[in-house]
Amino acid sequence: MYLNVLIQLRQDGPSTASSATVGQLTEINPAQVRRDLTHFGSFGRRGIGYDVTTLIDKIQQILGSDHTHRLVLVGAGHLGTAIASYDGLRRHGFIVSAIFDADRRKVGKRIGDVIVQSIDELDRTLKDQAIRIGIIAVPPDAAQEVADELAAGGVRVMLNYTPQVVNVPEGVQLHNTDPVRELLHTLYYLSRLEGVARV
Amino acid sequence: MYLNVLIQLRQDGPSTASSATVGQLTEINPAQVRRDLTHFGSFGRRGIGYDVTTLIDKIQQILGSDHTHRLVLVGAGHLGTAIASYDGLRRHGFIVSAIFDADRRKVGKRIGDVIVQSIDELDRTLKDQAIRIGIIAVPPDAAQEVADELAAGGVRVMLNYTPQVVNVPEGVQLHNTDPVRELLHTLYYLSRLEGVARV
DNA sequence: TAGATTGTTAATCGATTAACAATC
DNA sequence: TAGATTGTTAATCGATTAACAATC
Repeated sequence: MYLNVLIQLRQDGPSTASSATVGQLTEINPAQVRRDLTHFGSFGRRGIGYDVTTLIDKIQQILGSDHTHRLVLVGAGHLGTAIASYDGLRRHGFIVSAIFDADRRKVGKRIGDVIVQSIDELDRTLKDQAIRIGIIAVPPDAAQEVADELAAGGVRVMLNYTPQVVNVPEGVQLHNTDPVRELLHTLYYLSRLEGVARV
Repeated sequence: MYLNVLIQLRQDGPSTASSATVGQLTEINPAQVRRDLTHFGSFGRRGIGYDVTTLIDKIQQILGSDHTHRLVLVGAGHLGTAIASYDGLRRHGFIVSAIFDADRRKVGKRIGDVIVQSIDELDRTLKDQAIRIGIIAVPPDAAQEVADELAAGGVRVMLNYTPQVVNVPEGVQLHNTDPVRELLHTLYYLSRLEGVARV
């Protein structure tokens, strides 16, 4: 969130930002902003605030997005295509190294600079290249199988874009991003809004 | 999360689940599971556990996904197409009522049961139909403009799929789901993992 | 009756925030 | 010097969890 806001500020704002400014844009308490940042170091100047560019650099260092990271994408459907062609990935140093799909008709298709490969080649690719990040954008049924193959191939961090509950071995980080979960969350707020309106 | 896990349990598990079972699958402390549920009512039976089907019903009532909800989708690119054709939406009672895009070439295209309309018709559509949920899947530059139009048209809950920081009027719920944010989050864990490995 | 498991209390733990000295 | 704003302490607040009586 901070990175997003700061990149925005760099474009059109002054070169310096206070915790109050950042707090307003992120809807986070200014004291919280300062505390979050000081957890990693002392980046501001008393009486002045934070230099936007410097702070962006620092946060990128902390996150590790100051250098590039290759990843594999499994699933070349609509979602996979959206992820692969998403410009923001490259802007933050992510390189889609290879794309795999089980569907023969999708193999050979070009997405951005990458040609979709058969899922059968996933194993070998992971052995040849040391890739640590994998994105799962396959039908829910196949999610666990893909996760197993990725883990076996040395992938340490997975982003699961299916609603399927996936089990991974210890030492592997799994992050779930289910679009429906987000919508259901949304819906809960909507119910409450309308509930309030009805009363 | 609970809903996901319970739907999974309904498929292949026994008809009853304890807070320990749910806790294991969600990696949430059993006491937390019980506390979360009792916040909305008393759904379990001492000595027995929770009836899976009943609990699913209750959670769907709480979330509001026990009846259908129409939504509009703005943006018919890869991401929009992925969202619109995602089966899970319908399964949870979401109906993609209309899809809009600014790109003339996409207007008239069919995604699922819906024909993509020109963004110029968004205003009228929102006036004609009382739609409360909007999904923003457009290029970042256009996000704010779309949000403004949605808000003006009576949309109360928005899901923003762009990395753009979007401002909405009071009373409108905005949820951000930036895929890059998720990846950067992931990256932080990866840096830490590798940092530990290096030491 | 014995074992299992909930709902809930009480204790713990951690996160948030107000406040302020330090300092630009 | 006066105003602004950080970094950090101390106080507050809320979330998590252990423990257990209630009860199936």
